[in-house]
Amino acid sequence: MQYLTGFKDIQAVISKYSQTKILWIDTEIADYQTSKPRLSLIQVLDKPTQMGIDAAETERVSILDVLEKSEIIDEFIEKIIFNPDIEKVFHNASYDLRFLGNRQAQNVSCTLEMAKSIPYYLLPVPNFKLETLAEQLCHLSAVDKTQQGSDWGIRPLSRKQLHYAKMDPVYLARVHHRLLQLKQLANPDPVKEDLSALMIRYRQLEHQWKQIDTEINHIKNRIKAAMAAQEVSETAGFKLSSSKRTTKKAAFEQLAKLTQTLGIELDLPVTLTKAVQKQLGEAIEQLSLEEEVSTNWRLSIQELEDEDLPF
DNA sequence: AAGCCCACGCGACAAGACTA
DNA sequence: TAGTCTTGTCGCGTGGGCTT
Repeated sequence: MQYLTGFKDIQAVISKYSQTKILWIDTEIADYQTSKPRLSLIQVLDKPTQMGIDAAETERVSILDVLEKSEIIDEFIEKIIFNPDIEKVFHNASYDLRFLGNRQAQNVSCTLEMAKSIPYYLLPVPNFKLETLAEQLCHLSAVDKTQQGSDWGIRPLSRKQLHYAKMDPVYLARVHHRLLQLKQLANPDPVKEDLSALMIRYRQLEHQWKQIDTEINHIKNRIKAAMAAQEVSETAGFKLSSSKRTTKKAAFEQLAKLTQTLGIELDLPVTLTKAVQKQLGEAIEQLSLEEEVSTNWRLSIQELEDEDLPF
């Protein structure tokens, strides 16, 4: 790890990184709970090794101390964040980007978004914190998050803080690597799919799924009814709440007249249902219609006879 | 605490398939 | 032909997760 505080050193490293294809980046923010949060550190990792958290990998991390160095931050944003040729990987990118150029950022990947897009059965984790993904997806143990909320505005930073700061991009890169694998698994080419294998798998799951699905809905409804009947609104993670909504409706003719007399512009499309179309008849030609054709593919699945069950 | 983003539940609809 | 079933969509509000 190199911990850089000097302008020249940081500039040199920025210019080095501006030549790479992909960077794994994390930040630490001071005074995050106030209205004036300050960017404290930018941690950057390039080209991590594939296997193991070895010294070589963690030593690659650069920690850029940018507290109160807005010119340097701007330079980082200009040369790295706005550069579309460099892929920048963050966990929860929208948070870090608030301090790094916001929406103007180019070529950004977010491991949080990636993780959320993968179906639960492929990534069965209780949440998508970086810590959890590092531990459960990459089997890294002893992920220490105790420094996360520490004071990043003080100097000098403690050894613990710097250690924490350098580990995050390492975890990030490992998580990112595994997520790319899962993403491939989750997005097979439809042309190359093994249809019969898929259908067998479907039949295998169908039976179990029906049992579980019906039971879970049944239990939900019973809990709902029981909580209502016993006047329990909250218990052990179950909360019963009700909400009201009012929908207002008016006769179309009345609405049309009213808006005309009041001169209110109501420019909204009205769906002409089959019934309305029929009532209009030929007169429909007088309207300038906006037609939308969509094709929906429907999968209908026949019940299997008992003897055909593949299990 | 702040800000962003998304999943979820829900009601209301639409419309094709099916059925008597 | 009318009614039912199934599937899908939409908007809206809520609630929760993620980062420091």
